[in-house]
Amino acid sequence: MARKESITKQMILDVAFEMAREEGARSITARHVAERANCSTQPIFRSFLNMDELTADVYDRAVAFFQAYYDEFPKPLKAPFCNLGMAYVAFAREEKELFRMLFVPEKPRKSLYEILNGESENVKAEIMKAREQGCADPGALFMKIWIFIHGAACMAMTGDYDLSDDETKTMLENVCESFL
Amino acid sequence: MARKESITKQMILDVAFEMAREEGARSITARHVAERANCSTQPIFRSFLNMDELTADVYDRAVAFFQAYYDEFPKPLKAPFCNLGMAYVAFAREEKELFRMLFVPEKPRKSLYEILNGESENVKAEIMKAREQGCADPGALFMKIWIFIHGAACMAMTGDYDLSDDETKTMLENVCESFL
DNA sequence: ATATTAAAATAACAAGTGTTACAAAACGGA
DNA sequence: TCCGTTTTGTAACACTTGTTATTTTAATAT
Repeated sequence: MARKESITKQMILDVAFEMAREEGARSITARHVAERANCSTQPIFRSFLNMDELTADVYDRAVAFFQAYYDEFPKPLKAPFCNLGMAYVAFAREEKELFRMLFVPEKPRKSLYEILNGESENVKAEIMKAREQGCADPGALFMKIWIFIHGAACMAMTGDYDLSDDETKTMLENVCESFL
Repeated sequence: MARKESITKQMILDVAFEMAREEGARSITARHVAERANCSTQPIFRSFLNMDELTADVYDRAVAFFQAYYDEFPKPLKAPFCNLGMAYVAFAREEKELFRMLFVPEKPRKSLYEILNGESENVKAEIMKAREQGCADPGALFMKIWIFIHGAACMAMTGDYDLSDDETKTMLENVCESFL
């Protein structure tokens, strides 16, 4: 009957996500995406209503990417929140643009907590762990630890943080200890 | 001899700074600045080589603005770094766009430390204070406190922080205590 | 093979950007 | 008043953006 599609929605989303990852969300423009997908701008607008819709899908994909990153991150530490913290800081260091998009957005999307906790309820699991270890007020501990971790990660994103992973680990455990 | 100038470099800088303060650095465009200054784009390019130069001057002005903000901020707390922290978090809350420009920049300009310490050497003064109060390693204390404060401020900027000033004060003193 | 028909390419429009060429205006000395 | 000089305004250029109209291309049912 008709011609077969050669540029799928998936391909466009892949390209746009990779661009956001490398060059930041602002680099997602119709012509740039088209160029990297080796096509004209038409296939984009066949698959997406407009560029906002594509950008929103890239954002959702970044959320999933972070959650997968966290799930696969090694979790050797016993102190509560420290594994989460290590993963968060490493993500900020390795995926600066995605980190900015998700956690320091110019226009508010999902809250930090919402992304962080995700579907596997990571935060709740850590709070349970704290309670099991005899922490009287895990909520307060979480807040303080989390503020600390977010600070380290934001510095990592902008290049104002130069501790190694090992040093970060030591510091995190240290800080967690202090807060208990 | 010649016509008198009616739109000064100062006026343009004032307008551009106010725009950056209210709407963010990205809102500084030739036509927008001109509109808010009630003139054409010509006076801008008479006073500034190009828009980059204007933007750079706005940035410098934001640095000075922050330093004045800090200098004038009340400093009732005895614990080291806490006054600095209160001012920093309040600045992030009240001047979200300026905070972003200065402390979470997309392209690196001055380092956090450089802006923070400024000409009056605020950080050094706090480190002295810590030493006087018997802190063995003020450098380490500063780093940890500062990461914490930066985290709170970044959350305040994005709206992910909802503690009052009083609660912040209590928490900061609390955290400082923990770290000592 | 050819006709059908969706997909993709081309090309255009409108809006917004920095920047510059040129024309109009206004100030101050003669 | 009028001339010269400088400032300002107007208008344009070149470019980038999103988006859409139109043409071309190619797969497949007949």
